[in-house]
Parts: sequence; C-alpha cells; structure tokens
Amino acid sequence: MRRSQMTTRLGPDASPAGPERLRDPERTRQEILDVALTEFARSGYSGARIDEIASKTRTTKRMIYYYFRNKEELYIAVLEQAYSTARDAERKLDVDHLEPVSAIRTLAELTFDHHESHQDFISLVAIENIHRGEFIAKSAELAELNAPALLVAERILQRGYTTGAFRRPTTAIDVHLLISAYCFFRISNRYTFGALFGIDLLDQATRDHYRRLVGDMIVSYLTSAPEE
Amino acid sequence: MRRSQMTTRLGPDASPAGPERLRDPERTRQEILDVALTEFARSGYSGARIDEIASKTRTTKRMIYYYFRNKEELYIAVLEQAYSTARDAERKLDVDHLEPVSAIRTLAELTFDHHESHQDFISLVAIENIHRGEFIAKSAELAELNAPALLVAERILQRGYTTGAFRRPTTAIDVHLLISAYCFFRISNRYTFGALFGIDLLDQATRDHYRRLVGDMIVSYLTSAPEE
Amino acid sequence: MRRSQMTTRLGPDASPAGPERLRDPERTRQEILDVALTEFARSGYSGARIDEIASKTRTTKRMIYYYFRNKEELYIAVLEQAYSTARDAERKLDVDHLEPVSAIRTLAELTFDHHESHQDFISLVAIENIHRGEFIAKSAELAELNAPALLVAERILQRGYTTGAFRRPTTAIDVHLLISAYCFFRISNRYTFGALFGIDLLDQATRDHYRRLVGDMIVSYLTSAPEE
Amino acid sequence: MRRSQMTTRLGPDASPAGPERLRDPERTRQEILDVALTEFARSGYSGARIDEIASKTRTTKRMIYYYFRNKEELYIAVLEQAYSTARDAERKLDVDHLEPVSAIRTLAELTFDHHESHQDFISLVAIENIHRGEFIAKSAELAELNAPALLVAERILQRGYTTGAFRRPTTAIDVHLLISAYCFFRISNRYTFGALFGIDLLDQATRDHYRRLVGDMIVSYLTSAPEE
DNA sequence: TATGAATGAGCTTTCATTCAT
DNA sequence: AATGAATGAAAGCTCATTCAT
Repeated sequence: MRRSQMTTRLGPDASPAGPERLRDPERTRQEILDVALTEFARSGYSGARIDEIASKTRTTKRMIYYYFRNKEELYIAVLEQAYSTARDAERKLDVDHLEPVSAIRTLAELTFDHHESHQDFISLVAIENIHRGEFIAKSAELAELNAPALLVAERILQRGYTTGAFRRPTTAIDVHLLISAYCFFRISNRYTFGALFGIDLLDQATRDHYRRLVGDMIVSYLTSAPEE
Repeated sequence: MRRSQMTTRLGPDASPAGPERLRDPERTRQEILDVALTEFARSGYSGARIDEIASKTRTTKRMIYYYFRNKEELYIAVLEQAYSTARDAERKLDVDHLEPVSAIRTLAELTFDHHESHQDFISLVAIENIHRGEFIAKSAELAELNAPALLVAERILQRGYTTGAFRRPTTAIDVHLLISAYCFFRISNRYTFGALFGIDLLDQATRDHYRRLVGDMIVSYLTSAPEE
Repeated sequence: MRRSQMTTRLGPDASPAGPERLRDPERTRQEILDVALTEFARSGYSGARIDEIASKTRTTKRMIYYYFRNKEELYIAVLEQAYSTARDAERKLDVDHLEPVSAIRTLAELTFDHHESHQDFISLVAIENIHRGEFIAKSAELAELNAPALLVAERILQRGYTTGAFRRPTTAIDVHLLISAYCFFRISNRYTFGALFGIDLLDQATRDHYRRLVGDMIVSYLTSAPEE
Repeated sequence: MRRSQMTTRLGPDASPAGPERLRDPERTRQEILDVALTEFARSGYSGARIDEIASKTRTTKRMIYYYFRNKEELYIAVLEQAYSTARDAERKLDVDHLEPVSAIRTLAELTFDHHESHQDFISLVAIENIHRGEFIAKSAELAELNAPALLVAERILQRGYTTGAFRRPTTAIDVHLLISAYCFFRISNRYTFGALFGIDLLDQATRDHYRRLVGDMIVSYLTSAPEE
C-alpha cells in the first residue's frame, strides 16, 4: 500500500466525490451560472463566496475561473443571463387582442406574476443598484438591452387614447414605472415590510388581493382624468 | 492669516494637530454611526470595511469594537438609528388641516421628499432585504417599531369616506404600500432603471413630474370607484 | 433632559452594577487573587483573560492593574499565595504520635486529601511546568520556599529504620516523589486518563480505593527489602 | 566555493532560492504537525501562535489553514498523532519471555524510557488536562483509542498470580496508574519540583536511580502481601 | 479541457495595557 | 484610592486568485 494512498482528501479543494464529473462544457457553464445566481442573490456581490458556489456545483472552483476569469465577470455573466431571460419573457407578452383596459390590467398582472416567479432576479437587480449599477455599465451586452414591455405598454396606451378608454395623458415609461415599482417592491422589500407591519406580502392567501391591487391602481390612474 | 492654513499638513511623521482625540463618547459613537451608515449603504454588509469606516472617523478601528463589539452589532445599531430617524420624521407629519384629497396627495409627496433626502437609508433597507431581514429580526429595538405614517393615512381615509371624496374601499396599509413602493423604487432602482431606459429617475429637471405622479396615482386610485 | 444622560453604559468597561463597590483594599486584592487563581487554573496563563477576571470581581479591570501592575505579576502573586497556602497546610501535619508504618500511610493519605481539595492549585502547578517554571523562577518569595512535608517524611523514615519497620534504604525526597506523583497525577490527568480508560479517577465511589492504594504502595515499598 | 555561500542572501526583493515550495502535500502536512507539536507543547494551546508555527515550517501560515482549517483542528490533529504514536510504541512492548517480576519491572522501565523520550507529548497531555479534555472529547479518532499497555500488564499479572510471584490482588489499571503517574510526573513536574527541592529530576546522573525506583516500587507493591 | 496545491493580501477581532482625570 | 475612555500591536482567519502540470 503506497503512502500517498493512505491519506486521501487532504485539502478542502478536492473535487466533488458524488455524481461523476460533467464532461459537457456548456452544461457545466450553465450549472455554474445557475448556482451563482442563487448565491449572489442570497448574499450580495461581496457576500457571495466562490468556494460556496463551487461546492454547490458538480465542478470545482478552478473551473469557475476557467470559464469566467474572475468573480466580477462571473457576476456580470449571471446578470446578463438573468436580464436576457426576463427580456425573453417580456417578448412573449401578447395582449393585443384585449381591449385597452383589460390589456393594461393584464400587463400589470403578468408583470406581477413574473416578479413573483423570479425572485432571485429581483434580488440581483437590488444588489446591482446597491453597487450603483457599476457592473451593468461594464457589460456591452446589457447596454443594448431594450425593454419589450415598454413597446407593449406603448401600444396599449395608443389604443386606449384612440378608443377614449384612457383619459390620462402619460407615457409608457411612467406606466411601466408605476407597475414595476409596485411589483418589484412587493418582492424586494418583503422582509422589512413584513417586520414592520407584521404581514407577509408573499402570503399565498393574500396573493390575489395584491395582484388585483396593481391592476386597479394602473387602471384607475389611466382611466381617470387629471385634476385641473 | 493664510500661512497657518497652508501648513496644516505637516511632515509625514509629525503628529497632526488635527485628530484631537475625542473625549466625548456620545459624539464619538455618533460619528461612527454616521460614517458606518454611509459605508454600509455604499458597499453592503459584507462589502463594507471596518478599516474604511474607521479611517473616515476621528477615532480608530479599535474604538468601533469598543463601542459596538463587532461588525454585526455596528450594522444593527446603524439600522436602528436609521429607522428611528425615519419614524421620528413620520411623527411630524401633519395633514389634518387639509381636505382628504389634498391630504393624501401631500402625504404621498412628503413621503416622496423623505425618500429622496434619505437615500442611504433606502440603500440600507434594500441591503437588509437581501439578507432576508436577519438583522432586523435580531434587534429588540426594531421589533417594537411602529409606523406613524400608517396612522396618518388611516385618519385621511376615514375623513375621505365620510366626506364622500374617496370611493375606493381600501386600507391604510395598501395605501402605504402603493406610495412607498413608488417612492422607494425611484431611489433604490435608480441605476438599473436608468441603464435600461436611458433616464435618470433622480434628474432634478423631472423631479416635479415624478413627484406629481405619485400624488396623481394615489388620488385617482382612491377617488375612482372599483369596477364591478 | 440632558443628552448625555440619555445613553448610559456606552463602552464595556463600566464598573459593576450590582453589589456596591468594595472600599476595603485588602479585601479587593484578595478577591482579585481568588478569581485569578480560578481563571488561570481553568485556562492557562495565556488563555486567562484580564477582562474575564475583572468581570467576575466586584472591581474593574483597571483595579487589577492598579494592584498588580500587569498580567505576569498577577499570575506570580497567585502562584505565591497558592504555594504559601500549601506550605501552611504541610506545616500542620503531625504524625509523630503514630508508629512509622501508620505514620507514612497517614502522610500519604493526607497528601492525597490535600491534592483532592486543592485542584486549582494542582492546575496552576501544571501550568507553571508547561512554562518551564519561568515564573516561579522570577519570584523571590517562591525561591525560599521550603517543603515542610519533607521534614515530616524524614522523621518518619528515621523512626522506621530505628524500629526496623522499614527495610528499604531511601530518602525523604524519593518518598515524597512517589507519593506526590501519584496524588498529583490522579488530579492533573483526570481528563485524559478518563477518556482513555473510561473511568473517572475522582469518582467518589472509588475514592477510598485510590486513597488506600497510595498508602499500600508506599508502605510496601518501604517495608520490603531491596532485591539483590 | 565560498562565494556562493556568502551571497545566499540576496537583495530584499530577490526571491531566495531556498524555501523551495513543497509540492508534497503529505510531507507538508507532516512538517506542520511536527512543528505544531513542539509549539503547543512549549506554549500551551492559547499561547501557541500560528505565525510562529508557520515561520518554523517551509510553508506559510496560509497552508496551515488550508490543511487544518483552524487552530483547534490543528491542535486536535497534533493530539491524535501524538497519541497514535504512543499507542504504536506500546504495541511493540514484548515482555512475555520474562518471568513476571522481571516482566513488570521491564514494563515499568520501558514506560519510564518512553516518557523521557517523548517530553513534548507529556506536555501536550498536561495541556489537554488543563482544558478538561475538551479537545480529546471532540476527536472521533481519539475516542476509540485503546491502551495496548494495559493488555501487557494484564498478562503479566495473570502469570504472576499463577506462579505465586505476586501476592497483591490488583488490576492492570491500578498497576498502569502507579507506573504512569510516576513516569509522567517526573517529566511533567520537572520544573516546579526542581525549583522547590533544588534537584533536576532529569539529570542524567540520577537517571538510573529514578529508573530503578519505579521498578522497585511496582515490584514491591505486587510481591508483598496486603496488610490485614 | 481539466485540476490539486498553493498563496498574498487583507479582513475581523482580541488582548494587555495606558491615558487623563 | 479609583476610574471610564482609549489604544497599538498582533492574533486568527478568509478570500479571490494563480501555479504547475
């Protein structure tokens, strides 16, 4: 029996014992991105640990550097993918068949749903803002990211003014802001809001109530006339 | 006399007249808290550096540990003071002399102003949510924090229903949520929103516009009748 | 209400809140020594904490420095007092009225009892040996410490040889060594011995057995003749 | 050639040829353990410095944490190896070919020798007892450590009773205790005993005397009959 | 494409001790 | 005789990253 065989697992960098290593580069890369998203979302940029990400992956820490060069580029890659996914979802929005009031309400409610089902993304955006958008600014890919949802809102607005359903003159951006702020805040501020007011904004029992609220809010805003 | 000002910075080894060690514990403590607020807000909990905080203070790193034991307790103390300050501001809200519609608009606009003038606090709250409210949960002081603004909204609602100005049945919490979400998001998501839509939500030129928007939103919501 | 009164207890160095401060210097000094003995015995020289000692006292850390200058001198003072107490106990040994065999057994058993009832002292001696006796060497007081127990053993030996009860030619020091080693080890090595052999050397159920053992050992040694 | 030796130390920035980084993890690990044993033995658990251990090694402080996670686990690893070594030595004891009296004397003397040649281990055990065996309790490996020496003593006792050489009814554990206490104390209490009685228990001139003493002690104990 | 070993720089924290009254 | 505030130095430990194959 050779000496070196007697003591396995010396340092903490040993590769994963369990499921056999991955041999599919694309899959490995994606697995790292998925885990990293969760970790960054849970701990922030500084708080996330490369070691922790690696250990929750079927590869090693070394591979993370192999694929992404360093922590910052990994974070940016995560950010890019998350935004890309969100944009893809927005592209699928189709409310053109609904009359304007129903359409804007539906847009609001789908936005509500999307935020609820992408909480890690919400956290990531919050984190990015903590860092004053410094990483988003470094990404060429993110620079040319447009917001399909804005076009959807734009079309709804046009139709609403034409039919006379909407009496409030406004912009797609403002509509988007009103809806996003609400949907985002419900997720992002869940914990402090919960601690202060003793309610859980994500409680399933009140989900419909809060979903209807954002629709009511944007509909009443658009349909009512400005005060003089 | 100009000379004395010019030579304030002595040679590298000369002990500057400056640092005049504080012997006022209350002031020392407060100075640490102020700097720490800014640092935590800028870099997050993990990203903030005790060394950095200390260097921006007239005391030393050691003093931070003397007064606050460790990073976590310093952070909690910062959180406590920030919330306490916000609550004090809310207590000063007085819109009872205004008719309901003006009152709720004023409440919304003052909330808007307060968020804009306490951006570090907004960051801190965002950070705390990233950490799932774990620190707020550890603070006994924060546990018993009430929200005076809720009572203000409550009173406005009552008066609005009585006079018939408000036709939308709702709660003070929902009103607070609608207003806060908007005001908070404008500050907290300034950078990503700016990057994506090419606008600066904090641009002074559009400030009045966004300030009026939150008022319009809450007023239209409350004054319009629910759809069947 | 003055600001400074609002926040009491800033740093952790506040004096004890509870029982009123001591005003009796000698008593304060003694209390520090007592607590320090326990702390040094429990944690070793480096492991003992001045803060911890202070907090278990009715005075403050500052007083420890006031009375003892620094950690080392406090430790030495503790050592001196502990040895002094042990020596005083030895001085009270009186077995002259017993015949030699009973006398040496009694000496062994009283030594056994004394070790059992001064376990902190045993620990302190063990600690001092870890540090190669460097502190004992620095104490003038400890340098002139004689061992009364040696004289007692010496007298018993003389009588034993005279009466023919003892056939083993030996010295008081060797007798003392045999007895002390046993009694000391039983206390000092209690934990490792217990962990290795699954028994508690200090179990009251076996105390008499171990007490008799040291007597049997020394008596058999002295009464039997050396092998050729 | 003298020159090359004289200029071994290059300028402060030149990387010395020396430290030749180890790429042999097994050896690196062992080197750390060896140095750590000495350092813990010399300074106690709290007193030992990771920096000091590292500097006496061909690796860096960082490597110690790489292999052992933290100070406590390094200490436990040292403890485990030290006990393991001691146990291996005990396994090699072979006195079955000697008649009982010679056998027990030989066991005592070999124990005596082993203690003298493993003084760091003795210190380590003393230190572990200061800490009430808290570390030994945490080690799974140490939990299942048996004491081969006990079996040796057991066999000798059996033979002694059979041949009638031993008249004292006793147990292997008590025999082990009597021998160990003496051998351990001679090493562990060398300094305080020396300071108090003016003799060096490890003086080579008296080594044979003390070696014979432990044999005489255990032989006289076992061969003499209990008093009524 | 892959990897186990290694590491410098810097982080949080601790500790005995002194300052200034 | 007594003390609350302050502190320099160093300790243990962490982290992103690179070496060498």
